[in-house]
Amino acid sequence: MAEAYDFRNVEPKWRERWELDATYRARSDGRPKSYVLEMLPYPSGDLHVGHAKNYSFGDAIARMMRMSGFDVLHPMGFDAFGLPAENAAISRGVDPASWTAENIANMQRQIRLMGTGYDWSREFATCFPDYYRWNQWLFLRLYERGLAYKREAPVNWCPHDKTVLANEQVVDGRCWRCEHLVERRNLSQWFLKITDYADRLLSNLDRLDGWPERTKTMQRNWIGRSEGVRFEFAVDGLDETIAVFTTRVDTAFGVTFLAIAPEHPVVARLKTIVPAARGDAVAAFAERISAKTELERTSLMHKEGVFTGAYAINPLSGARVPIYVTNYVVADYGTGAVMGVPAHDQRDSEFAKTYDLPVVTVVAPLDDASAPAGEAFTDDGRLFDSGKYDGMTSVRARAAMAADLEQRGTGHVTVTTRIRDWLVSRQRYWGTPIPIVYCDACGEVPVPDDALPVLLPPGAPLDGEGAPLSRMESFVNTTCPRCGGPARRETDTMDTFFESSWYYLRYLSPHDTVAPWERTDADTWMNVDQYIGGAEHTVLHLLYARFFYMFFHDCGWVTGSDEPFERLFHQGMVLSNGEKMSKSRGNVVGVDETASTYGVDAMRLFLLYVTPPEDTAEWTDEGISGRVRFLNRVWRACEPLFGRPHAGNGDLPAMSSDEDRALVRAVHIAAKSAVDETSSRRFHYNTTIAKLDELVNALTAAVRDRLDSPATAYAVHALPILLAPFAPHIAEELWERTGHGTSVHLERFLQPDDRALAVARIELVIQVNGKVRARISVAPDVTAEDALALAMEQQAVRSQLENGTLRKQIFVPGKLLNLVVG
RNA sequence: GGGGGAGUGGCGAAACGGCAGACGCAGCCGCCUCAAAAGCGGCCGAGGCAACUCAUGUGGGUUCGAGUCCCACCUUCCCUACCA
Repeated sequence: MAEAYDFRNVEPKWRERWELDATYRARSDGRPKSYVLEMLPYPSGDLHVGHAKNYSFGDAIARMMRMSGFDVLHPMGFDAFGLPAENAAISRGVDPASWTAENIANMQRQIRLMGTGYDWSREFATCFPDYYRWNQWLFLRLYERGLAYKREAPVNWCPHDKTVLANEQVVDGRCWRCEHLVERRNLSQWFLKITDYADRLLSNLDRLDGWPERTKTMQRNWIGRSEGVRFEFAVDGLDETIAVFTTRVDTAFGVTFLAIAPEHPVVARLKTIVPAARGDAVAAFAERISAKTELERTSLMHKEGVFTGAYAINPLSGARVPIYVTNYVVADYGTGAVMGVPAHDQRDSEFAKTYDLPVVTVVAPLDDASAPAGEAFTDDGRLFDSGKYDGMTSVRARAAMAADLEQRGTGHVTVTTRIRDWLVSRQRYWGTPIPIVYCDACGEVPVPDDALPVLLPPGAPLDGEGAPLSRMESFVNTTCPRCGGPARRETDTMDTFFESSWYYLRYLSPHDTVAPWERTDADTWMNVDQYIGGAEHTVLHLLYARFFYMFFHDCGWVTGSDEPFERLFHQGMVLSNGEKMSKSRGNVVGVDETASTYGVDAMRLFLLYVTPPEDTAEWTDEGISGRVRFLNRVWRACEPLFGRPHAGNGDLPAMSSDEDRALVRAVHIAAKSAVDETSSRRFHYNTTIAKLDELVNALTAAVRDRLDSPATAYAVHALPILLAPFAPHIAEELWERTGHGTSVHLERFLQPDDRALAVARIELVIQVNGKVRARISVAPDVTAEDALALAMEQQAVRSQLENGTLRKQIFVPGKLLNLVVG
């Protein structure tokens, strides 16, 4: 009775060996490099098979690259600052540092359990001072260049997490993490000037050929660049102007009101020139709207407003129009004021209808097109009732009006972006302290480089009340680095997206104590050749990281491209019972349980096999059972040849039968699939594993029927190499059992050989008018003439030809012959 | 409202514009077994006795030939949104 494949002993054995031998360490040995990176994980709880899919996939790519002759950098670390640790501290009184350390230890164990080939010598966690001191160092460099600044601004405040949030972190008006409704508050906060890079963040996208189109589109939409004209309305009876931004200056003669945001600074000034009662009504309205949450303000809101009592003068038409404070104009986009054109803007139209404001049409459709009844005509057209611009098309009028405004000094062509500066302050404990000191004499003073890191002090009061660091006198009180006098430390910490915006560089010089990374190391390893991570990071992390890298590039700290990620791949998630896995649903399939029940290789194979990597997969126990069967078949097929001398130099074996040729061909078909899927960056290893299924099916028959054939031995010796990227443990065991003393993972992958892939006879498809009527067996290089002659011998073809005469023939060599009959 | 995907057997899925459904799961039949499991072998879109016909969400189009390309629509998923 054959010995069954004993994954329970084989798998741990090899994991220990790889660790001992540092099998997966990057060598820097002069071979071409490949940097394969999976997004830095947060160390939370236990890994489930969704995580496992991500690691199996990234690992397969790294292994394929390594076996293709590349010096592969495949590192792993931990994004270890953040709220879960702090919340655990608040609710259970545990220390965030030890809570995080325990989670990291468990996660390391599970990632190793999966047999992943990481270079652990480069590992770090972002919560350790030797990492976050470089956060502070980078913050100071941004500060020096005016890219980090503090200002008072209306910000997103999460009442549950008790901290501010960046715009990107507000999802549907709710906190991206805890999903509580976000409020607006005016607070003084640290920002990073990502808007300075908006144009480049946008235009570089065109060069990112290795990025998914949808990801680039989403970033474009987020940056939200729009070109238009900014010009000023004078307030009647006040030495004040209100600037508006519009992409449709051609509709300016249709302006019948001015709409401004409740937070617009001019609101207070207007109060001085209108009756007190009106001013109070405006103030009350503004206060009511401002207090609403982001969600209440933006979703399905009815357009409301109140007349301020003041009027503004349209600089183009000279018209005097009423100024309204409205809820549909947002303060922090454009100028916070909008010219109201009910005839040609749908929102203005709705507002005008509610408040009975006049509708003045000034653009006529160019053709028969017109807006549906009751809706504004928002397309370009031809102008009328627009003074000297009458008769111009919208396009010409925009240029002419912009030029006139510019000449008069009341307006200019400009670009507005939707993206805001990145708010990086957090009123929380478990993060990088912002290295700034406030001195009564010197003001805002940066902490000098040689005083870094500003250590996160242990023992902060973690009870959910207020910013923890601000309540630690021992932390707050310090001396001014400039004058030596008493000073107070900044008590905000950094958004954790700060550290994940540059971590891929730290892997290159992980133990460096004089710089976050060495430029020579960056020259060696950057860019990241293949970046792998979830699509949920499309806007947040991937935009911030690109911004940082452009900054580093401008500083000369990295050379070459100013984009860090050459190619990007979003892997799909794993569902269980049709739903996303979560503890509350009780449908989590854990890595530990799965590994001990089925084995790691079976789990990895299933996750790569069940769907293409970018698709959402559904976990099934039946599915993984199929992969367990596959591995047992592999083992049984190879076992009879254990101990026999291996095939040697890799030449093709002697093949004395069609079965032998088919078997060797199956080996090379599988090899070709793996190589093609990797080099094309399609990574559909599900099809490669299907080819391995076919190979093992053929091999099972060969071992039964032709055990002594050289082709059978050849296939058995090729199989571990083909399996290595996908099922690393069994591959290594088979490699050893078939007489090798080295690691299969450092071998060269099998190169597909055209001689092995060639076939003696092919089936040529014979079509009549595009429908298959016969299949004939011919030599692969059969000529059109010979094929036609053979086709004519087919009864099914001849009977079709009786219906008419042969008008044309399409011959695709090696594939088909299509006879067009009419 | 704007943007981007996706619709193929009972299920997951394959398919450089060229044999639709590879491979796997489930199911059915056989061999093996006292029996079961495992394993091995076979069948497995629909209709028809058959030659054949019909089948990749729906309807058009391009082509010798369309799951694949183009247009419109339906369904569905994701992202985004008073952005002026």
